[in-house]
Amino acid sequence: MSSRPLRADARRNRARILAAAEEVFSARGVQASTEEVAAAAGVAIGTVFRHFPTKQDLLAAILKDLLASLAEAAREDDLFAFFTRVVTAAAEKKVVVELLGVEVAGPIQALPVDELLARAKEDGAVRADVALDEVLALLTAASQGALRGGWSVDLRNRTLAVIFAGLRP
Amino acid sequence: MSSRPLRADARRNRARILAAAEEVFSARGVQASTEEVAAAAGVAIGTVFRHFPTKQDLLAAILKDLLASLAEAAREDDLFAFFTRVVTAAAEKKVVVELLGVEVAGPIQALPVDELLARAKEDGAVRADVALDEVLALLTAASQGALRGGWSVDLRNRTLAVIFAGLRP
Amino acid sequence: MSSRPLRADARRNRARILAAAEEVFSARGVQASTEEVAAAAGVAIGTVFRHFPTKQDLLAAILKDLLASLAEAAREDDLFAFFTRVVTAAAEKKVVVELLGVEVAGPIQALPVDELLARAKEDGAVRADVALDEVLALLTAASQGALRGGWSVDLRNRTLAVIFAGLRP
Amino acid sequence: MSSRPLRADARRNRARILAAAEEVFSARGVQASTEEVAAAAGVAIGTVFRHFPTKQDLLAAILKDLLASLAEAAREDDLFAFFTRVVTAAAEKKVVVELLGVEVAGPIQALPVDELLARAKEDGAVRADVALDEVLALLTAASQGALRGGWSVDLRNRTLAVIFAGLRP
DNA sequence: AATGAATGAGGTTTCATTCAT
DNA sequence: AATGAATGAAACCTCATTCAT
Repeated sequence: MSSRPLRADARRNRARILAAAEEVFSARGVQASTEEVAAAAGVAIGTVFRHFPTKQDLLAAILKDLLASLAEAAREDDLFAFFTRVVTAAAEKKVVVELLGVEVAGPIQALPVDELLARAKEDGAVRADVALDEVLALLTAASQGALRGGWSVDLRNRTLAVIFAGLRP
Repeated sequence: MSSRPLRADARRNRARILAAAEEVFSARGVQASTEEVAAAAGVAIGTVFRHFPTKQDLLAAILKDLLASLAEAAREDDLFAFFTRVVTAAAEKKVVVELLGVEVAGPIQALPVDELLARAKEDGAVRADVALDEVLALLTAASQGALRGGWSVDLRNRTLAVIFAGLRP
Repeated sequence: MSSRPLRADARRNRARILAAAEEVFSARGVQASTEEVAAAAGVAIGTVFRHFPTKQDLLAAILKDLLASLAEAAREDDLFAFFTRVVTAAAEKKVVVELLGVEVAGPIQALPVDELLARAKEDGAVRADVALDEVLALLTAASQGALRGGWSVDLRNRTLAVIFAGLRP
Repeated sequence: MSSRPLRADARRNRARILAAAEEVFSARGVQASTEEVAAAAGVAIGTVFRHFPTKQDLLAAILKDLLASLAEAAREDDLFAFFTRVVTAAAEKKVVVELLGVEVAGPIQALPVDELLARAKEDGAVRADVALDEVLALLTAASQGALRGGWSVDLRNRTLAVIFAGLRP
């Protein structure tokens, strides 16, 4: 409701909490406790809940942040580069993956994959009959797989190479 | 130490618990409570813990069971059919996916994918330079994706088609 | 659901918890913490919640108990004696009153006031045009008042005397 | 120490907070949060605590206000009319009742019931041997009962009629 | 071997109150 | 004087695990 800009110290704390939460949840999974996040952020537990009334809210905010930074990066990527970037990020941050899963396909739609796909088709890098949802599905799958499977860099590259080969004309 | 053979009723209980656990965890995810499993099995909670000293142990046993039945099925499958079968099973059973992730790459090794891959290469269905770990990685990824992304049957088929295309010569 | 009789130790604990809860809530009001009740009963907090899944449930059980013992007593009372007894009990036990309030008139219906009223009318002790709900209302009011107002024994007697005078032919 | 007169805006705020608090606590009971009161008053939480250092203080101020307005009304009432007025107000405003209880008999003394009682005796409307504390006790009781018991208007009238009958010569 | 009651650490959330801005 | 962010002590409740019966 409040659309008034946050006070400086509040904004600072919000950012610290978000950063701490990303770190904690990335390292230990979403089942890490909110208390732990508060400790990592150096604030009291109540402060976390003032900013994010629910653990859900906190998780959603993190995801939004991460997707935004990925979307930002997408501007200079082609589809395959972007794909690799997302999967790499996923492998490093448990949260991304866990949240992409939880929110079921919704949030990843926020990424500008459609444009990248269109461009890739124009450039002849991807078959014309490949649909957007397939690409998103592959992206989700590879992201999940990279984290859960604990892929090495080498394995990740080879695995993505297979997927990319499957997308090419 | 003593691996004395179980009493008949104990063996029966073990099986009932395992079946109930598979059902419960598949339907509601690994965070379902052990008590719920006990109720579904029609035994008391203590009995569950006598057979599986830890929730972890119970989950591991389920996974082992499920993988065994998949391996059994593999005998009559070719690589692609098997791949599809695993992904389908994963999408239907939360546990499989959640556990494939947790146990990080270990359990899936139990599947006889190497033989299927070798045969597929002989038949010219898969490129010679595709390594086993790539296939397992793709299998994990697709399984995770199918559940977390909530793929429809149609989407699953199209997504797998891309992966298979990437594997072909 | 379980209609199986409780194990002996469980029944013992249930009774201890109930007794402790009555004492604690009577002394400190319903806002006393469940943890405090557990401590007073000499059990762990989990035990309280096993028997009474919700604080509400615990409070309801207490009320039921108290009303039952009052109803038991009613057998040998006439209406005015019973009235006095209830008000006296209320003044001594915060819970009764607080709960009579919360559950809004419902539970008090459980008391066999109708029979006492009928008998009182027959005996000519109460006017024929007095309705049951008025008597219950007066009973509730006097109970609440006795507790909240901290009536002395003398004041209680005089106050009830006025009410009884109002009920007489 | 300094009882320096309040600044104009401060006096205005005090009044707004009091009005908001009355509304909020009357509607939702004393367990409504102070923050809610602040929001209803359109001030920040800190302002509430500057004017009323404690939630207790705020509640006391409300009660004082309400009793004052009831006392004001008493000028034109006879005892029975006043009695009815108080009970009606109590039934509509959770606070009154909740606070009459908490402050145990104290605040209600602020009402000019003694004069009304004296006049009623002179007029022969009330027995000469009825004492002030009995009337206050009945008033408290009926007020508590009306709210906690959820009396309808009809029931309230009949119940008060019994009490009044008990007071008459 | 089975039962199921008991344990108790830990999780999320609320809210009166304080204090820097 | 006002603001509103921060505090932190509870509160209620869950659940894996233990252990007396």
